[in-house]
Amino acid sequence: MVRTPLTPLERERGRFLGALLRQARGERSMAEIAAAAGISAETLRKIETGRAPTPAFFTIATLAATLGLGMDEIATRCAAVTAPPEDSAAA
Amino acid sequence: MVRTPLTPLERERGRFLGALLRQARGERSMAEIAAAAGISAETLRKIETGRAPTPAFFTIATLAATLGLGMDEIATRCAAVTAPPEDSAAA
DNA sequence: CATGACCGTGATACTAATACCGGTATAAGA
DNA sequence: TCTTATACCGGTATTAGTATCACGGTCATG
Repeated sequence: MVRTPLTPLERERGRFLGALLRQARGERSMAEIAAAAGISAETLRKIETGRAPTPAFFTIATLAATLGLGMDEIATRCAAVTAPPEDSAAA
Repeated sequence: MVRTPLTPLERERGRFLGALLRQARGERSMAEIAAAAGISAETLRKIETGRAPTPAFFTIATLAATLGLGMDEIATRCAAVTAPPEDSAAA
């Protein structure tokens, strides 16, 4: 295997990331945000719906800047999705 | 055109990002950091040398966590590479 | 010199991100 | 109803990230 296919957990993390971005977008349209971030609306839609679960670093960076989100917060919250279920997963 | 090829500026930004990560790695070996971050040493090398100019968001996230770097700082410093030359760059 | 560890590069394989197209569904407005 | 705007979806095209293999160079050690 030369390139590990995305695991279900990674896809779930991608959906979580998308939900995060969608929430931050709020009422604004996809086209507006995509244009401001310099990406296509289709790409933004794929990221938001989790169909592009591992987008490029700079794509998220420019989106975060447009949406007013912090990269560290995004990374932390998404890391929680793949975090080992120590004992407080559900709670 | 279906997928915009990376511009020279984007590649330069990738090299800058790589230099940033390499500096943060310091004395530690590539293999050590790559293993800790859960990626292959070759991939880390490509990122550090700028041969993978737009790595995945989560790849950088896990690397930043391993190296003790802040995502916002990385994004900000890399954005400066592609930032519009306000007044003193081009000439 | 031989060996091993680390780094670098090239080639190769395969999956995924990005972008565009056409179609569809829904809601708002004329 | 018709039109418009927005968003979702499938397909397609192309580039790029990720991983492995192979080879070469450097340095330290024997």
